[in-house]
Amino acid sequence: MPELPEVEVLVRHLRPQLQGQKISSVVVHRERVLAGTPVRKFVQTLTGTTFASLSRRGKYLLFELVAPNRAKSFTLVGHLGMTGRMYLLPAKAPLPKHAPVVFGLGDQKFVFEDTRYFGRLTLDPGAVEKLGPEPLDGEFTPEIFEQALKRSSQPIKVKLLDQSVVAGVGNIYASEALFLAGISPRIASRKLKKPQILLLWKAIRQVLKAAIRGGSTVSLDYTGVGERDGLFYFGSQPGESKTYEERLHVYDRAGKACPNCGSEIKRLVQAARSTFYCPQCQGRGAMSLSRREDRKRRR
DNA sequence: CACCATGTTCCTTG
DNA sequence: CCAAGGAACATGGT
Repeated sequence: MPELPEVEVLVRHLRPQLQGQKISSVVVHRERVLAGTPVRKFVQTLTGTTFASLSRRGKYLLFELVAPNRAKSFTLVGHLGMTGRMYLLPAKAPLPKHAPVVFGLGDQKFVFEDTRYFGRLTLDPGAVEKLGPEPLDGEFTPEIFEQALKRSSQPIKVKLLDQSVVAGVGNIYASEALFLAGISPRIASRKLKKPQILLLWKAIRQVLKAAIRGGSTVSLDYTGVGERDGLFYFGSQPGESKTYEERLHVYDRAGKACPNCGSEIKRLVQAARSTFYCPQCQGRGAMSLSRREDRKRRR
């Protein structure tokens, strides 16, 4: 369940559950997810420590742990990959089929489930250090964004997936942000003019915030027991009305009508990933976002 | 069997 | 050294 909004909602959900919990045991079922940390070191370092706090950086979860003597604290870095989930279960509950790492917490256990094993739990902070600015923080300014785009010939959609440009945008929200900004996913990053960069900068933040808002209001099943799987961005549940802002407008909607102009949403492949867009709203001569907003207000 | 999937890293090429 | 493109990783759904 992996882009910035989903990770943010998960972090908020887990924080109160983990705070103060002591790790009594560590079981690693798939060494690969430790990303280079040797199993022995991982188990030795974590056993007996206590969860002090939990935060997020881009799509990464940062677990702050303190040693038994409270002398030193350190960070356990988590990433959900494509299919990762994290949740608590009763100690005696059966484990899911793919659970690369499980922490015993007394009468409960903290499970890292990941069918595809693309996720990570590691003591290596390397990946986090390479991340670009946090999109919802002050460090991500239009000027910084412009600097990051100005020398690249890559299509803007591909550039938005580059975590050193801005941390946390993934395949879904890259398409969504470009749609909201009325910008073609194919345009070379360096070709974007200042006004467009500002529109895109705003759109990224707006799309991520709306998704966090939407995700926070949906009742999620993080335990993995029910049918709900925590993928809150896919459609709304029966009886749950989402605002226009909180729905996906183009992602996975190829062949359907653009919610803005009614023309057909298209899919294209860039850097081996699907991109969804409205050729009308995001083509040459497309009406700008501000123009669309003006129109909406008049109705 | 084919193709698709919310992500990142490594290798090659220029 | 850097930028960019593509394969690899691994499992499951349609």
